[in-house]
Amino acid sequence: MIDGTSEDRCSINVIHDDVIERVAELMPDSDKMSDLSLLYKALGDPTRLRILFALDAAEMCVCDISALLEMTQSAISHQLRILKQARLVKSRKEGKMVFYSLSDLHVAAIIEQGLRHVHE
Amino acid sequence: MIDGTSEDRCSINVIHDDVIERVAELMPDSDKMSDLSLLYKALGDPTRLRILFALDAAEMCVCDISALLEMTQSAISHQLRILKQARLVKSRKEGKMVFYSLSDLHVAAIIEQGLRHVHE
DNA sequence: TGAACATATGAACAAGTATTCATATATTAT
DNA sequence: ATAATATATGAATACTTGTTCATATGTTCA
Repeated sequence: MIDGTSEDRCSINVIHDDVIERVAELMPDSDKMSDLSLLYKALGDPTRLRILFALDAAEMCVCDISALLEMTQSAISHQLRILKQARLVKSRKEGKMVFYSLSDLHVAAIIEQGLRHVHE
Repeated sequence: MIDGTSEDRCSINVIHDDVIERVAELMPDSDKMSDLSLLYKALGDPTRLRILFALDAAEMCVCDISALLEMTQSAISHQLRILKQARLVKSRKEGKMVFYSLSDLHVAAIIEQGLRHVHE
């Protein structure tokens, strides 16, 4: 009952070759999948989410965010770097201070959709 | 220049007390934030995303998913448990096999929105 | 220039995580 | 009951990650 297409990962054999073949074609590119997981990874931390919600309410400098979340400036700065790499926030320099804000409305939409999911 | 409301987290002092106060009131509950981060954490892994995309295309048993993703049954099973705890997938037992599927259309919507974000 | 200060960053450490391996559980068929 | 097999799970391990601490960078003001 073994045919050439079945991978031998499962102890014995693949059960539904037809399903696997059909789904395999629909699967998005593996690179896209990694990119997407990076986005969600960036969202998957309470501190970063709190920062994003704060920035959704107002543009803020690093020191203000530290004060608001009652965390060290260093911790916030590290997290902002991650958020920026994930293109979730952008920054604007004004004198000594750096003001952060959400990079676009799309980010707010993503977060709000997540919240709706949790509310069920 | 120190007033009672300013936390001393920043090296010296809070810059914009008014902003902080206003944003503080708008911040969602800290528990909700943790719940939401758990959701995103569950989405923040390439393997789990691939599983979710596969299940978006068709209900599948564990063995089929292992074959499709070319990973061990054990690894898939562990990840399915995490996805189930996050209420992203549901399962249905049929004889020896367990079939998994997305728990609702909302999950598919979340993933597709994420993909759209990556596509910019 | 030098002091003060807002932010960024590298190293270190503790805590969390994905996979593997071995094995347990549960179902079906003989 | 026993064998076969689909899935689940606990322990171990390698890897990742969030925070802290110390310090560097860059800006303003005297």
